[in-house]
Amino acid sequence: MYALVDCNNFFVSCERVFRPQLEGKAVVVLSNNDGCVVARSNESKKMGIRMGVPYYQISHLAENGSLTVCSSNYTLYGDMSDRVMSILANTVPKIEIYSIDEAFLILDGIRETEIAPLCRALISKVRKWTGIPVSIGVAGTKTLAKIASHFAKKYPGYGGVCMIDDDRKRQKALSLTPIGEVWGIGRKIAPKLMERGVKTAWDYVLRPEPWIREHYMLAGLRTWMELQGIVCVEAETDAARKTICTSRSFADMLEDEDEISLKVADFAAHCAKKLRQEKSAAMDVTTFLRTNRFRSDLEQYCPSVTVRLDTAASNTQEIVSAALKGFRTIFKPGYRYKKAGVVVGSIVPEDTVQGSLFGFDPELRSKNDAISRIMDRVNSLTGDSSLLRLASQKPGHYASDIRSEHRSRRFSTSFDELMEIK
DNA sequence: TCTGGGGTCCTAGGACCC
DNA sequence: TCTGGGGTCCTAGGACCC
Repeated sequence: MYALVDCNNFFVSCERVFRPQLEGKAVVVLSNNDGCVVARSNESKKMGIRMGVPYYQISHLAENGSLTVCSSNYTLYGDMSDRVMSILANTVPKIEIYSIDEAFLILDGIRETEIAPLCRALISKVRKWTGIPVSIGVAGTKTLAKIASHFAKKYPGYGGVCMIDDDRKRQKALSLTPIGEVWGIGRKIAPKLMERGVKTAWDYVLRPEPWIREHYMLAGLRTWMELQGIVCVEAETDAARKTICTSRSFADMLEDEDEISLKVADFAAHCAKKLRQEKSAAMDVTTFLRTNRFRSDLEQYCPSVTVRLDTAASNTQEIVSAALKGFRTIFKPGYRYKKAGVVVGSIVPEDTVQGSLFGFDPELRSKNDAISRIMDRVNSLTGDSSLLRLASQKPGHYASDIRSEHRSRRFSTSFDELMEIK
């Protein structure tokens, strides 16, 4: 059996831990730049606020006092997530962390009669130790466990735990689940299924296999089998990530090449730092630019370019230099840019990096690597992640000028800020 | 006026090889 | 005028997830 542990309204719940007065109130958390809604409390869901709506469309609710708004504070959410996950990991033999607010528990070797009590105990432990409310769905496949967790969340009668452990419950749950809510059936496919008369997960299961195969291919077939209780979504491996991306929208549109290049350099430096943290190195450095896709009155330009390194690298100098080289080839004056980013790809473990035959200077490489290591150490000791940086990077952090007018404090990761709670 | 960020996997089609 | 067959690898784009 699998259990999906899902934090309820996670970002909102994190904010509430440190501002209990928000309990029972309509709250939303906004994306970077206070752009759009990325998390909602139950109360704000009931007000009809949809996921992803731009903030300016609901700002009147904040102004008239019926809605509390928080800017996102990913340092806080990441730290709270770590705390929740470590409780889970210390309670059952095996977990797979699926996202910042979800984890699967692999319940192999646990007797079925023990599962429900174990889940209930887990819910109260997480609540007590972190303040975060969670729901748990249990079933024979991950796709069914996801569905079970929706029920656990939606109906208080379950006390936070819903199990789909026999065929009757499975049929009932699937009949009550709109097809678009099934894990793996997304925005594009769901309307097509509806057109073909598949309204619920149960309708989908009843279609014959060749029909599924013909219309929805491999992914659709996997979901179809998982819904019948046949495990197809295999165990997560701890394989290293394949790409690392750092990108931001700008609070205002930018036109100046030098100004944007400072941002690109900083995005690249951040990618390089993440590579080093994961003890890996990348061969490809992709730089991309975007104009404002919502401004149909402005000319659009969304270029990207990949610079392939001779030898996989993780030092800041080489990654930044490649990103800027790419940037110079795609930047065109006259456009108003709204977003830029850097993606590093073709990632390999740092100890398997092979020097190329030509144009590779091992001495220069080891100097560059040493300088990056020193930057990491000094920056982490001082707590200022951009104290030591390349001249091509922006003074201050790249995120420093994003709009964030409702930000909570770093209560869980900064001692000084914690001490300010009275 | 104002619209997020970071990932994975799959497929089709082209390049290339013999 | 008439121009094969089969395989692999890579990449871009689209779909999905949170």
